[in-house]
Order: sequence, then structure tokens, then C-alpha cells
Amino acid sequence: MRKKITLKQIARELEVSISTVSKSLRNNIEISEETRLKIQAFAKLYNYKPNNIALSLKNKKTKTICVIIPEIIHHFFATVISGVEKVANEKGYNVLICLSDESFDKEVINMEMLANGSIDGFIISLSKETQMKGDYHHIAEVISQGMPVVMYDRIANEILCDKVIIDDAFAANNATQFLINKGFKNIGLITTVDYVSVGKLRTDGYEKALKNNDIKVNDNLILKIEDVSNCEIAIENFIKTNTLDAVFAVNELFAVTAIKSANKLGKKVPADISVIGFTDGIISRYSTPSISTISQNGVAMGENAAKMLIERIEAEEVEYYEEIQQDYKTKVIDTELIERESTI
Amino acid sequence: MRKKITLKQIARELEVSISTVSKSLRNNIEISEETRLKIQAFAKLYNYKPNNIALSLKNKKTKTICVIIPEIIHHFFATVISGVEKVANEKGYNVLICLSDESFDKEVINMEMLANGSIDGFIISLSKETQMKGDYHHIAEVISQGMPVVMYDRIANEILCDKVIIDDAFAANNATQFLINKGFKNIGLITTVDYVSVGKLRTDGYEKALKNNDIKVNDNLILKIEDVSNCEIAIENFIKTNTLDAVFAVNELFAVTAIKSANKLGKKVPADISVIGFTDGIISRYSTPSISTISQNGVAMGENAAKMLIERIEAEEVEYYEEIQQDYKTKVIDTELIERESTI
DNA sequence: AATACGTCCGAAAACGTTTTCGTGTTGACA
DNA sequence: TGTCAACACGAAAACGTTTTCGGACGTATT
Repeated sequence: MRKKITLKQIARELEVSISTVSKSLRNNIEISEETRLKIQAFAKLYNYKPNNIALSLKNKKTKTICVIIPEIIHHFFATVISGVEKVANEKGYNVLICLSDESFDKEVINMEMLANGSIDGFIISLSKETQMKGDYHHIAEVISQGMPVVMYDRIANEILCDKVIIDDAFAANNATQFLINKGFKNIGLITTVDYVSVGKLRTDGYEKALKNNDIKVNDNLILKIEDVSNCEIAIENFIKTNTLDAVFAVNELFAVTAIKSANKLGKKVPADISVIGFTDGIISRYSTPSISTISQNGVAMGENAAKMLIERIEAEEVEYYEEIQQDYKTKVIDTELIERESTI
Repeated sequence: MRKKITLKQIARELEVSISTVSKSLRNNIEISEETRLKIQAFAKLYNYKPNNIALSLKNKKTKTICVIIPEIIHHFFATVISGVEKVANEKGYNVLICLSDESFDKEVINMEMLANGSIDGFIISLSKETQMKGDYHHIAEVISQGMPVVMYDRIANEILCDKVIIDDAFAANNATQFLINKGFKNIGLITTVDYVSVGKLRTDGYEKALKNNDIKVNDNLILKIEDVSNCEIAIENFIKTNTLDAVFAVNELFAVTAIKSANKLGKKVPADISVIGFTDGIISRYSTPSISTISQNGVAMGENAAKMLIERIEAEEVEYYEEIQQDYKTKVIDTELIERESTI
């Protein structure tokens, strides 16, 4: 149990100054080769590694970025993390994960806690509660303190910062159009309440596709789910009371639940009813029938978010002509329609 | 864009010393109430928050713990994280996530990178490659430096530290016995290669159950899969060439793939063949038929691991009679057999 | 008037680095 | 012998805190 050794201890042991040790280890030619080698050998022997905290304090850079995730259990968010982590690691950054658990308070607390020097920047997707309240002061605040922020997926247009999204409305339009092209007219939509930004956009896309094809939007065919954990009853009821030949669900859970409900009601998927989902996760891939879906490339979103954030962080070091050209960018990641067994 | 304010700036602004400011903000009675209130008001106005890095350096405590995860995409590991995060947050700790991607090198690099003051302790599940190599020097090293480590799930008996596991062999025994009790004799096992610690233990449990019931272990009925990403062919072949009435799969992926393969071969699950899996994740719950499985409570594992780690961290502050009574504990989390549709 | 004590505050060290600026010792050269 | 540069190293500041110690001043006690 030998605790980590410090420059000071090496200096004392070798009877030189701390500066000499530091310089030697950084191979500064100011120090004679003899001394340098001796110190380096000693440091190696004792497995010296500079203390990161001390470096962070000195450099005012922690080489750590924080990703805020509403729920880690969601496969999509997990893929985002892995994308972030990949890029961050390549560039020598650590990744701190915070879960907001869809809670506004936790989001605020986490951000305030870390905005005091602990990290160099945030990558965040808003919690549901935050989107419902529409209160983004905590985000605005850290930005105004000069900390770079990248928002992804669930963003707020009111906040000026870099963003990484998919075109939810466009993708939903595509999914719906795909069903229309199959000849379906009675297309149900299972979506979230409107305050969830991506849910709203997907609903918009659905309606747009119908309108484009001169199909009247029938509110009875639109199910907006508030309480996700108890969606089965609502969905089953929805499928029972409406005569649907296809369903567009805005996430995997709704899609698989729709399929299970249909089965329960004696309807075969896709023979009697086609189902298309959103997000290409575990569920879509492994359920039976496998589910046609819109794939949102979480890894790519994470990678892009990390890249944009780190560029911002490292740009700040250079340009001290502050906030001159804050040309914030919004990167749109391509989606893809994956055809599987749940659609004819 | 006002950067964060420091004690020094407040001191200069109010023409007092840094000590006075610090004391005032910590409500030290040494400072007169008048001065105290004035300083507190000023600090509040400028939204002063102490710099975490400076505090970490001073206290030699970062209030951050690191969880090392082989793959975040795995639902089980995601649940572990959420358990860790919950407890850690309650106790005022941050959680740093590192993905080893099943790579030994990444594991080593991550640990070395963080063992220099960045964090207060590790919670780690070994990567496959590490288990294959059997090289745990990096773990031993950080422990010998006095950093607390808790291993979970994929552990190494050689390393002395706190551990959180399930009784894999016992649970596998139960699952197999469950199938035997149904009257099945030809029970196949789909498992991993032996160097994966939990895979080996589950294999052992399977064999033990058979022996207990005087069923001969038939190596033809045991499929050990090396390359997980291409397991379909192997599994399909396995089911085709053997006459099985039940299958025990050591993870969700193998279980669902077995079901899909069986379907493909015209066998119904559970009518023609029963399948039981391991890990109660998304797949088991949402596939059709839903899969009977052993649930390993990832959240509980994470919570326990975090609790043990933090206790260790905070104990060290007190007892400086070092490593006297290193009574490392191994906590065993209960598993549960969840009966669903994939077994008769 | 000398002592004691209480109140209020500041100086400085410490945590572990890096880096700038000096400074003393050589040796070469005029 | 005196001057100057090159070389090798150390002192100290800085990053932002907390905390110990001591000092100045005023008031009360003998």
C-alpha cells in the first residue's frame, strides 16, 4: 500500500528542487541529461503519475464532459452514450454520466453541481418534466457562464447552442407515407403528449403525410399516451375500438405493445394490421414479428455531439475575442426506414 | 457571459481578505455579523459557488466514483448503472462511466487514467478479454495504492476486494431443475466459452442439476458460443441436429435466438420446446413468446456496490490504522425465476 | 495602571502542478 | 584578469480553496 508519489517527495528524496523534477519529467533540456535520466528512472520506479486534479486546477480544464440522459435504460440513450464515449476517449476526455430520471429538479441539481469547475462542457437531452415546464434557466445559466453545451434529441429551440437532432417530422412523414404507399387508409398513430418535443414533431409528420395524400386526419385514430408505464390498457382499447389497417407508433415500446395487443385481440401482424415503430433498438430487432422502424442512429448522434462539444471547448482556449461569432450549428443526423416483418 | 467569480475577486471587490470571505460564506462566527451578511449578499448576487476542483485538491477527495462497464448496450449493465447512480447521488457522489468495450487495453487505460486523483473509487465488471487473459494487475495496482474497488458480476477470485455477485451456479441449477421438474430429459445448454466467469458458473449449475437428477451430461447438448455476434448459425444448427425438449440459455440473446431458430425450423415454443433464459431484460419481456428467465436484479447490484464502495471510501478517512482489518465482503444478491410464456 | 480576555480580521500554509524568471558556476575569449 | 555567454538549477507565483495561528484593538477586571 504505497500511496501515489508526488513531485515534492521525489524532489526531497533526490535532493533537488520540485521545479527540477517537473522539468526533468517533461524532458526539458534545461536540465542536464544526467539529472534528467536519474529523475526519470526514479519516477518510473515509483510509478509516478501527475495528479489530475492539480493539473485541472492549474489548467482550468478537466478533460471531462458530462452527458445528461433522461433514462439510461432506454436503448437509444445507451447508444448515444457509447458514441459520445468513443469520440471523447479518442480525444482524451472522460465522460461523466448523469441521469435526470426525467426529473427537472435532478437535471438542475446535476448541472449546478458540475458547473463549478468539475467539467468542461455538457451534452444534454431534456427530461420530460423540463420540457413540460418549459423552464430552461439552468441551461441558459451555464451557457452564460461560458460553458459549452450541446443539446441532442430532446432540445429546446429557445436555447442558443449547438444541437444534434434527427428530422423527426420528416422521418415520421416517411414512415406514414410508407404505410400509405402500401394502400392503407386507416392509419392509427400512437404517440406521446405534445410537450415531449420529439413526440410532437412525429405527430406533425404523421399528419402532414396524411394531408399530402388527401386523407383526413381523424382524431379518433390518434392516441396520445401520458403514462408510459401503463400504456397497455390504453393501446389495447385503442386497437379494439378502431378499425385500423396500420399503426405508426412513435417509439419501440408503443409498437411492441400494439403488436401484443393486436395478437390478443385475434389480429395478426402484419396480415391483419401493419405496425411501424420508431427507434431501432433491441425490441424492434428481437420481437416476433421483428418490427419495421425508423432508425435514429444514436451512436452517430453521440459522436457528433461529442465532436461539436470538444471543438467548442478547445476553440475557446484560442479565441479570447469572446462570443464574437457564436455561429451555433444544428447537425441533423440521417434516419433510415428499416423494413422488417411487422409490415406487409 | 460572466465567468464564475472566486473568493479572491469577492475579497478584492469588498476590500477584505480572502480568509474573511471564506469564513463568512461558511458562517464562521469569527466574522462579525455585519461583515458576514454583506459578504453573503454579495456572493449570492454574483452566484458564487466554490470551485470543486480546488476543493478536491485540498480535501484529496473528489466525490466521484467510476463505474467500469463492459458494454453499455446491455440492459443488465444499464440497470446496474442506474442503481449505482441512485445511491451515489443520495450520498453526494458523481458517477463517471467508462466503457471497456470488452477490451483489456481500454480497461487498463481507463483505470490508469483515473487512478491519479480523479476519482475516489472504482466499481468494475471485468471485460471478456481481461477474463480470458486472466491478467488483473491493473486492478491489484490501484488497490495497492489504497483506492477502494468493488467488483460486480464478472469478478476475479484472485483479487481481494469487496464484491457484489449473484450465485450464478445456484441460479442455473434452479433454472435447469425447473425444466427437469416439467419432465424434460433432453435439455440443451447454450452458454459462453468457459473463461467468462459467469458463463462457466452457469454451465456448472446446469451440469449439477442434471447430475442431481441422474441425467447424464451429454456434451452434444452443450453449445459453447465464442462469437456472440454470429450466434444465429450455431444456434440454429444446434437445435436442428439435436432432439431437444428444452433449452437453457445463459443470456437473453441466446434465448431469443433459440426461439427464433426453433420457429424457423417449424418447432413451436413452448409447445414443442421450452426455453428458459438468464437476465430479465427488455428482450425477455417483450419478445413473443415472452421468455421465462432468471432475473438478476441489476439495480440492487448497483445499489449494493455503490453502498459498499462509499462506505469504504468514507471509512478510510477515519481509520488510519491502515489495512488492519481488511475484512472484504462479498454480497450475494438474490435471483428469481420468472415464469413466462416460453416454458410450458 | 497593569493584566486579562473577547472580538474581529488577515497572513500564510497547504493540496500538486507548471512555468517564468533569476542566479550561480563554468569556460572561453579578449 | 575581466567580460560574457552557456549551462544547470532553484525560488516563487499561480490555480481556488480551507484552516490555523497570531495580531490589533477595545473593554472589563484587579
